[in-house]
Amino acid sequence: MLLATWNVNSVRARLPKLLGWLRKRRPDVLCLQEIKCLDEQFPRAELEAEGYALETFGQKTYNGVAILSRAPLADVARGFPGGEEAGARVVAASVGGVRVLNAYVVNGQEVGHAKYALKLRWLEALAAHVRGELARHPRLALVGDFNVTFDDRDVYDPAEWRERILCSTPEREALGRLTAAGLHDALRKFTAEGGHYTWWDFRTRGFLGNRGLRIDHVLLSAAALDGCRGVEIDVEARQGEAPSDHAPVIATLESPRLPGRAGPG
DNA sequence: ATGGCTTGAGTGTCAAGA
Repeated sequence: MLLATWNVNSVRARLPKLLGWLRKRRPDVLCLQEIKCLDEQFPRAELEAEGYALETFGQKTYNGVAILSRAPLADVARGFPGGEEAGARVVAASVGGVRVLNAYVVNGQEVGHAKYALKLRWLEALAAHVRGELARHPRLALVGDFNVTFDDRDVYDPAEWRERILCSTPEREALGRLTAAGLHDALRKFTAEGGHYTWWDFRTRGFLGNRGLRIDHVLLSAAALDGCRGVEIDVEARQGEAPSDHAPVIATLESPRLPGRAGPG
């Protein structure tokens, strides 16, 4: 199963690009963040025509998340307890034996801002929610735009970004408490090297010099990580006409072994 | 350089992103 996550930065502005990308990469599940529209404004028909079932949790103008899937989505949940004050940022569903949580984490604006305090508070509530979900679903994936780098390997210029928003120690500790709940940074199963980025600033034309950050992540439970065969950041999608400022991240997950089907041995 | 660029809202110019 190909499980992808992409902050599209407006699903309506990105629709031609999104349709082209879906036809090219054919993910089984795609989690979108920053759809920036109400549920009734979501381009449902166009995406269903590509063979996807979908569930949205939108709001006017800002935020908003959606899950697309080639297989039916079950047990859909919009939002989570304690996450209400920050808007439409989490949608979850079960598909292919995996519990998928799609998150758009609060940006925080700058260290010390009221929105920064909200970000830290919101991440704590999410961690508590994830602990409960993990207890019910051994195979779990928490994916999305976390707006936090794990460490300086995820930052093109650590000196410039030192203790700034997306890189501050309290944010990284909050992300650490999320993974301490029982999740693993899937990319780090395959490489310890820095320089793998998922976001580049429009304003500084950061993509041209690969001045980026890795803030979009695929976090997997131990059981899901065991079946993870690769993680790719699709940098090509950040190029071309009218791209999002984020690149998609695609994880390859093996289907779970079914009981009683161990095979010849 | 409190900027640079992009989107949504709404038709002039601001909020928000990260």
